[in-house]
Amino acid sequence: MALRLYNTLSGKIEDFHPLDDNRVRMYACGPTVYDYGHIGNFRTFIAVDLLYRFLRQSGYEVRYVMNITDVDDKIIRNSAHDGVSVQQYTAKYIQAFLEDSATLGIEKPIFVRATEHINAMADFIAELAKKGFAYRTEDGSYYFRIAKFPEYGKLSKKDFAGMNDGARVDVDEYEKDSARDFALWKAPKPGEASWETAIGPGRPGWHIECSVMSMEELGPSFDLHAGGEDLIFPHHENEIAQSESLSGQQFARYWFHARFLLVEGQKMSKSLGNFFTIRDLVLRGHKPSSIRWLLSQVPYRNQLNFTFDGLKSAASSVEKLRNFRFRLTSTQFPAGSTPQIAQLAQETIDKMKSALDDDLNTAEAQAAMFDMLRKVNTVLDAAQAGQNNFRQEDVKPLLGALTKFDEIFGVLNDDDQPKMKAILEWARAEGREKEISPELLGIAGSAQLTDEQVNQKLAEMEAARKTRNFKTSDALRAELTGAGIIVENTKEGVRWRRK
RNA sequence: GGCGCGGUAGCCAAGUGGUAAGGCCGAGGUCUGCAAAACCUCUAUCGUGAGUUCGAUUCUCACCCGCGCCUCCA
Repeated sequence: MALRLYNTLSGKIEDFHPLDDNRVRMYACGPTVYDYGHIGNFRTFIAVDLLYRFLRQSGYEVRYVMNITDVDDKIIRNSAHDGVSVQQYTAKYIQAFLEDSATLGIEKPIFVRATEHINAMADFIAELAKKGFAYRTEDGSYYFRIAKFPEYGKLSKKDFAGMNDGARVDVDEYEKDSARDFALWKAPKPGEASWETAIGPGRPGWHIECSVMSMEELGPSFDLHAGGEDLIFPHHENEIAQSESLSGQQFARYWFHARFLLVEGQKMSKSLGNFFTIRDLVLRGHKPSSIRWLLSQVPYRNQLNFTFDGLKSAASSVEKLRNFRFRLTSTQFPAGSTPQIAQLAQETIDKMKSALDDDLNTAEAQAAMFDMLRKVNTVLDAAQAGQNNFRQEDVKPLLGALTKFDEIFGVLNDDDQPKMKAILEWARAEGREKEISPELLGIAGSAQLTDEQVNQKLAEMEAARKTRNFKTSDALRAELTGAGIIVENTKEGVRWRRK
């Protein structure tokens, strides 16, 4: 079995084969940094992250480039409003985006920024003009001539042949040859950011940056191009038109689009009050791992309903996984091995792989892992009850399966607390104290006990329990629980973890 | 209007032409000084109607409902 992916270009699920042996070149449309990223943005970025991780796990060498759009209408408008430069304005949100990505365990791509490729864009446009695909208007703007690119519409499956251009020309677009023609370059306007280039002053249109930067980083023809479904038209359609007109070659071969999510069953929008950034959710006390889990639970092409119940459910699921690993690693089992366990681990790995091979069916991959969990827990329960059917060497293959699982899903490592603490401090620095929930304070805000301190308390507690001084032991347990320490007393002895 | 996606248990959500994964929550049970963890049992006539078929949740059609794109929203 090999990877099969839905390709928006063909509208079908296809076998995935990179152009160059086992090297994959992929490009993802990243954020426009005019505000903090919201969960919808991050659904897409996590979907691409899962793809990237799985490609590498499958043995591909992946060159993964993501752009950051650091100049556009909104940025120009907002920075002007704040009275700062475009650079100053975007620096804050670029930083926030990098932080949020790290918070969600998203692996780092190679980042490219629009404003660092302005001259290359101008050259690209000049070349298009030379070939007759672009034209300059009186004010110094450049447009792409769609009539010159007959395949226009092939990605979004739109048929522009029968459209009457003239009928839809807006008054302010009178300079364009055709209403469908899109801007490659916008002539400067007073007070707006502008760059001096070979084609004159101005700023780039939205689509040109991705054509220029992706081709620069990955070549004129590369394997994968990803983004949110809203980008199919016009953004990606226009990228294809620009790029293929210039190079005469196929631009991206596979187009990967993540579907929009719903929030509490409704489209996310500021007016509905269901618009959340990652930071909003953490301030409410939700763990980054819960957010990541919820966003990766539903296969990327399906509508995902993001709910607060779902967030709680995700937290329980993650905890179940972590508990399982804890159970395996915190106990010394009798020496030896059980062949069935190794076999179960391998079957689980195989099932995860075939699930993910099938257009990244994350739900099925997760189900395979939970099946393994249940079966092994059953055996461990029996072992605890005296049956000698789980051996120390069984741990290794099971941990191996968990590791493979987590190479994709990335939730096992319990680093929620420091991440939440960082956001807590950010909120205080930003003057957003009143948004800090008791839940967040409970997890991230209280003074932490060191391992030594915990072990000290634990020793006291065990001593009390041995002499059946339960009043003392219960008090100690309560104290530890209050500090976010969960103590488990099992037949094999006492063990603890942080909540 | 054009193009596309979906409606599966209280919630989230896979999947298949032969009577439905997984997670969460709830109820009962096992274990247990308490707690935690875990396990077991219970909870779905798969939007509605019709058709194709030996047999459909899975294919076809119609209808109802939700959602997306149709010029800068991931």
